[in-house]
Amino acid sequence: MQNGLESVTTDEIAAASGVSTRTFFNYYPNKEAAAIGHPPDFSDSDKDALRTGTAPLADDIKWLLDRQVETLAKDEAILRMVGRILKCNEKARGILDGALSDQREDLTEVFLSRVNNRQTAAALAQTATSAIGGAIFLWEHEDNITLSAALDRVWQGVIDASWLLSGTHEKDQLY
Amino acid sequence: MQNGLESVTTDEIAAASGVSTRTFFNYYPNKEAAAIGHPPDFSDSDKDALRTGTAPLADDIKWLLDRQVETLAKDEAILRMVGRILKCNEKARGILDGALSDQREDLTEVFLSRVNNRQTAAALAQTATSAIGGAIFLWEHEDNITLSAALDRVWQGVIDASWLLSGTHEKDQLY
DNA sequence: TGCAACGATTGCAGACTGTGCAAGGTTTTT
DNA sequence: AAAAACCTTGCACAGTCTGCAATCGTTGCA
Repeated sequence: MQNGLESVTTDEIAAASGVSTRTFFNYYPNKEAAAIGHPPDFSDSDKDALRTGTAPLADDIKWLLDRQVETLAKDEAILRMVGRILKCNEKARGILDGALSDQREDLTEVFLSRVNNRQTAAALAQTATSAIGGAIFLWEHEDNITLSAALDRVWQGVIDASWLLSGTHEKDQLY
Repeated sequence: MQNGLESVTTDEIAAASGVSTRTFFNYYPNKEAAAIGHPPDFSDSDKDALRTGTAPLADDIKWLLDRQVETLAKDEAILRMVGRILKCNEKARGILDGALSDQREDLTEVFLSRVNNRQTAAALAQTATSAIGGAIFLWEHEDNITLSAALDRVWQGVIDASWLLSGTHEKDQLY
């Protein structure tokens, strides 16, 4: 069972759900979308908090990510299953990618309340959303690490990278 | 013709290519992969240049991206077509996403020659690859802008975002 | 109560993607 | 020339997903 999804037919899924195959496709556009579901959106209140926050931007973003990861951590089993599906199902990856793109656009608009340049906001949104993906990846591949701890590690990498890219102090390069 | 790919069958593609449908699937794993092809890898020499570069990291990365975008710009027609396919074909998106993930991992190893922390390298690779995606997006949506100019705009956003995230000077936040 | 409208569910036929297998043909090697 | 390797093809088949039309239960209203 390399995939787990390819080894199950829609007929079987529908039967197990107690509906006809035709009805299954009335509910879900396709098998993969049904399997991975929709990733949780950033909550409106969290986005508002980010919009109106006054702490340094990095701290407010980290807080948003912590909240999001907290939500994700509630369903570790699902997260792990979805991860396994994504690893070997290209269509599923594309569907998720589309959903995450929407979230990133959404987040870009939020950031526009904090910075006045759209490209900057887009870069921040990209960094933020991919940090979550990176945390999940690390959590999946490292033993005995919580999702939250994984995010901390990833985020520190993001901050260090920003430090290097903003290039304010070449001295760090020296060792 | 909303998609252009869904309105064409593999039978037609194979026939137009002068081979049987069965042979078509010997060459390509599926229709979408055949349509979008494999994105150009970073060239080995460019990666070497990045590994051994001595300029500030941001400058070396920008140079790599410029080179890559230069390559992409050679086939603007293809780029535009692929973009149209990706917009409405989830499976194609997933396939490309997989290929880009591989490139990102590849780039992460390269960055490990410049920074000693894997998470930092991963964040840099993520930033770099997504800047290319962002540039293509901007180029597709803005009239009268070259790919190279789009990258410049996107990259400036990345640098500004890094500036904000590294948080070395809260003064900028003040206005 | 009767009936009409509505949405949800279903079966069925069919188009399409992709794979396994075996047959046939061509090229290369010995 | 014989053998080996390789490429192409046809065929059968499993599986996904859609369009269409029929059915059924519920609700609202006369």
